[in-house]
Amino acid sequence: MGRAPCCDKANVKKGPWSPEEDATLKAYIEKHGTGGNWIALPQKIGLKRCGKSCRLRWLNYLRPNIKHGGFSEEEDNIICSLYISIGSRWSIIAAQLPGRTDNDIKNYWNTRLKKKLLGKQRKQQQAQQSRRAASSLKQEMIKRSESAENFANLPVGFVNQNPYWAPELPVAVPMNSIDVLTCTSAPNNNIYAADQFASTHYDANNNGGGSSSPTMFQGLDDHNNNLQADHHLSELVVYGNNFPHQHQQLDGFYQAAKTLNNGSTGTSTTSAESEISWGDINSLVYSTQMVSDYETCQQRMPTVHSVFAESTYFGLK
DNA sequence: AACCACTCCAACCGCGTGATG
DNA sequence: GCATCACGCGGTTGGAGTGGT
Repeated sequence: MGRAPCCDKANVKKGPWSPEEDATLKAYIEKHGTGGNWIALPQKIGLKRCGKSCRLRWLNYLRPNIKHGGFSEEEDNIICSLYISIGSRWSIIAAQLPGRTDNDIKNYWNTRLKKKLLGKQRKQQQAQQSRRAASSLKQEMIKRSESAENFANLPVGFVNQNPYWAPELPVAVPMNSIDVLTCTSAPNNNIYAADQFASTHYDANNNGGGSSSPTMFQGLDDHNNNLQADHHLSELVVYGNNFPHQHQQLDGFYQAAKTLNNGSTGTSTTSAESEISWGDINSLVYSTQMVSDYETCQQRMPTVHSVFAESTYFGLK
């Protein structure tokens, strides 16, 4: 049996709201409130609208103090920061932006911010590929010249499974119920990408290799094969509150975000910072399962606001 | 002027969840 | 425990607006 419809669809009007309908709904709610029952409300006031439609119209358009369009740069930064932290939880993001609705922010992200960020990502990826091609031969020479002692000091898994990346140690921190993969600026300022880490530390039995927990890379094979870049963004979580010692490592990420939000914002960008791109950030991905329990997430990141505050601290402003 | 492609955003849809009986 | 209902959320759609040819 399918779900029962919320209203008699044959007798409800759909499409754009007329000024008369707006006035009727607004006047009633301002005088009486919603009465806690949106489904019954349209009948009470003689509107041939679905209760859900009334609710949406009120929340997204008629409600007092709603702001439309004209997102400021600061709001851009907040949205980007929170999206990176918690994904497409638009209602939570909207709660941090007074006067903005989740629908507005969602539209703004999908039509503008995402393109803006991904456009910059592509540019930087192209630049990065050029640099990598130019330096690959040099790296190969360096690698071959390294002594056996140097490799002996590295974790066994990296040396055995991924010699190319071995000299550039990742930081991958299992966090009990929520596993978070974070990035670090290695001593040589290279970013270790989750794609590369996952490719050598994930297997079909979900047994993460190296020191990672068993659930750490669940679903990453799907990620590698199927997901698009913007989906990668949605799956990215960065934490900070619970691991203060990671701040320096997170700084690399936030510097990247800052660079992308506004290349000219903040302090001058060093050559090392310019190495970081959304390509790297995109690939710092883990399964959505890892953050499916938002309550748990909140326990580890006590409030969303604190995440933003930390983002601000790391230079997004 | 006419056509087309693209962007933007209001509104819709279906699902998950919690409340209630 | 189960069924039903309403709410809230995120994803998607459709049409108006805009710019290019």
